[in-house]
Amino acid sequence: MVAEPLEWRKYDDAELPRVLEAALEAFAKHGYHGTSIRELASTAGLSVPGLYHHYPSKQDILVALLEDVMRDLVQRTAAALEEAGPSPAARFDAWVECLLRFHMFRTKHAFVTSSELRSLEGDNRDRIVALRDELQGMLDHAVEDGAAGGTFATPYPKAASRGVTVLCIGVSSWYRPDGPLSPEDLVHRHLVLARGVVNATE
Amino acid sequence: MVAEPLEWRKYDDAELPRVLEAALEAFAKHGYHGTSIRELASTAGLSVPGLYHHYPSKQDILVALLEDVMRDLVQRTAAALEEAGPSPAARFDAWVECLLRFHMFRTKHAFVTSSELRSLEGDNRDRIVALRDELQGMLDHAVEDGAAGGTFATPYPKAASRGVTVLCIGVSSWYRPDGPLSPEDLVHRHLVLARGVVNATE
Amino acid sequence: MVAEPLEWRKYDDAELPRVLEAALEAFAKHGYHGTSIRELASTAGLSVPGLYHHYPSKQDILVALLEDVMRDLVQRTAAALEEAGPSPAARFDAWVECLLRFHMFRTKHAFVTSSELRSLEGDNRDRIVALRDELQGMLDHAVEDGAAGGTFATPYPKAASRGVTVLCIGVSSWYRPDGPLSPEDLVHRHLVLARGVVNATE
Amino acid sequence: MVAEPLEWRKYDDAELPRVLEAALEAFAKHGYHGTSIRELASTAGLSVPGLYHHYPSKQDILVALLEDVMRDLVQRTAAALEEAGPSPAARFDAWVECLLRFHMFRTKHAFVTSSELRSLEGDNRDRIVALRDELQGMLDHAVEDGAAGGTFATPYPKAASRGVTVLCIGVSSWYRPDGPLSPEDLVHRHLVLARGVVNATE
DNA sequence: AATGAATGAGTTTTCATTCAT
DNA sequence: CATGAATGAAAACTCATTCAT
Repeated sequence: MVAEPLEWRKYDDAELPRVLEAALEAFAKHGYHGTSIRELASTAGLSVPGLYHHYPSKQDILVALLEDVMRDLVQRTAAALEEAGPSPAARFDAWVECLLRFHMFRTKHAFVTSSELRSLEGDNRDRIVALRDELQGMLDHAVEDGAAGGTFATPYPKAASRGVTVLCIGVSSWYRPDGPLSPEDLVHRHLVLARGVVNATE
Repeated sequence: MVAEPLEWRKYDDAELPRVLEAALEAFAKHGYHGTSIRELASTAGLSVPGLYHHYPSKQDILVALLEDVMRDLVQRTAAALEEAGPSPAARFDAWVECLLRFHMFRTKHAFVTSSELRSLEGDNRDRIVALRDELQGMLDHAVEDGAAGGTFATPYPKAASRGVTVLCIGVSSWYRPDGPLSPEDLVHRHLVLARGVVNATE
Repeated sequence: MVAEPLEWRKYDDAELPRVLEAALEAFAKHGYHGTSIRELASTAGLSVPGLYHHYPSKQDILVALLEDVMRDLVQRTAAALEEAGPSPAARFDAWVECLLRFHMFRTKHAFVTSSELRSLEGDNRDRIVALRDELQGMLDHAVEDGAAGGTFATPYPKAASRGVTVLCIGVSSWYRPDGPLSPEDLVHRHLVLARGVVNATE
Repeated sequence: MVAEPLEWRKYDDAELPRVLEAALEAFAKHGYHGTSIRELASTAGLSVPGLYHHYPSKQDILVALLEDVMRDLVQRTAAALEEAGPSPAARFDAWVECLLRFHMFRTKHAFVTSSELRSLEGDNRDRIVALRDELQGMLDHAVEDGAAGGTFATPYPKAASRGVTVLCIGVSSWYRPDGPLSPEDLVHRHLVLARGVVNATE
């Protein structure tokens, strides 16, 4: 019996529990510290103690949200790389497309995950950062392999890798699903730009 | 009498009034809503009423900070473009270098300016966003002109322009002054990457 | 058919229903107001609604506990006096020994009963206080009778009676079953002290 | 220059700061956990944040109160013993009279100090208990010395010493300043009873 | 009796802000 | 400018209690 491969390109509407969905909305709009537990509860359609029945503290809500989001992204990326096979170029494209789509269809998730890292207390922060670094490592490997093997022309694989990441992340700051570009076009164009980054020479 | 041209490459240590410097530090670490006026006052070495002597409210401190930062960046960029002259390629390079340096030497300023936009009340937000858009417009023009005139090969000038911006902004998320790369090297490498973005074709 | 005489010297381990035993423990440690119904339930090995199945409210648990404790003490004292017969000296000794043993083996019961009187609402308090006064009255009579009849030398029977009571109560503040003195020794010593109180003259 | 000797017999009306006076009243009536900070503030004639301006937490109010009370009692007792000189009998009488007066004129202080020990968190409790033990130690020494030197007849100096203490403490449970006995009479009578305790033999 | 979900009213504490000195 | 005292409003969180299953 074979495990179902994850459909990493598919984004449905609500994949988050009600409370986390409310937290996502609120944290994106006003930030963690700018959001009150009352606001959270009423957005989730609960009373305040009702909310505390599900999560023991505001901080735990933030942790659950960020962990959910990061786990989803890591799993999608792993599936994309799996599908891509061993070639650095294919892996590069898969990684970029995966992160692009995530930042197109999970704009708020991505924003909150990066903007509220600082609001994590204790070692919660470290766990989330480790997941982020793991993700970045996947791209780094592909770029370094590709640069070493001649697939990519860049003389600065490390800087290029980071540049590609921020390129993908950046779309979340302006992409709107009702914009003029279709998702497929947008992915295509940014793949071109990203390949430009890892192939740029002096 | 001629106006002194602004030295847009030069970044001194403290160009901000004491209170705003404290606000910068605190807002970067805990966010606007996560920072109390008492914390602000004590970081600034003032008493609470002393702080209110300088600014009428917490919100006004945020506004003053973001305006200061944005005005500085706009002026530097204007100076850089002035110095670059009319050629799209030179203007592109100047803009990129200017934004890069800003995000290297004013990391916290940049981070707070973008992360706390949402904490601005009333029309304060609009004023700051307008400045940001004005800045982006300067690059858009250069890229569009360069694309139209054949200087840049990109078929997607708008997307490329945005990509270049996030490329510059992105360095602030990892650049450290004590890192292995000299500022000059880092600027150089990212200019290469940025040119890769506006020259990428299918 | 004759009623079984109560063995007023015998103290078994658990004579309280599970919930009251838990309440005793918790009220002794944190007080009535410092104890939550959740804590009570979990100490009793019940769910919260399970606890409410047994008692209609937190206040009712306190009432049931204090009534149980006071009823037990009154019955033991009555049995002791019964056994002692009519002589004031014997009645005095019986009363003292009975209250002493109670405060040695029911330390927590005694402490909670006096410390949480104030937490009783409505006329619950009056009922418990009446029982306490009834108890004190039994000793008062013995001392007054003994003083009048020359058995006790004290010129201040009322004050002496009260003094004897607090002497007995006082052992609960430091007696530990694993201490160096056997219960019998301790009873003996305090009987000596108590007799000292009712025989002291100027 | 000679230090003013403390008038350990003199009890004025209000020797406590306003907030602690309010806390005393409230803790005596409803206990620490049964008293809300709102109640405390309004009894003290302050707003809630006004109260927090003076004390950083509810717990700190309790600590300040108990420390104030215990320090006062320890100082009075030390002064009484000082005045009494070296004779065990005189020291015994002084100690007893001092503790008696304290429990007559500081009834609530004494009650709260013993009933709310359990509400002290961390090592606050230990500090207060140490003061209490220090006090008890002063009497223990006098009784042991007196028993060794033949001043007191008791064969159980330790138990007697404890008995005397609870005798003094006990008056606080029923003494009322408007009662039938004058303070001087009451002190006199209880000195007689206390001497009875340390002179009782089999 | 347990479980799980829920709640109005309360808790302690902190907030931004003010004002007299 | 600092100090110290003050406050209405709101923060996060907990309370005793209920009810459907």
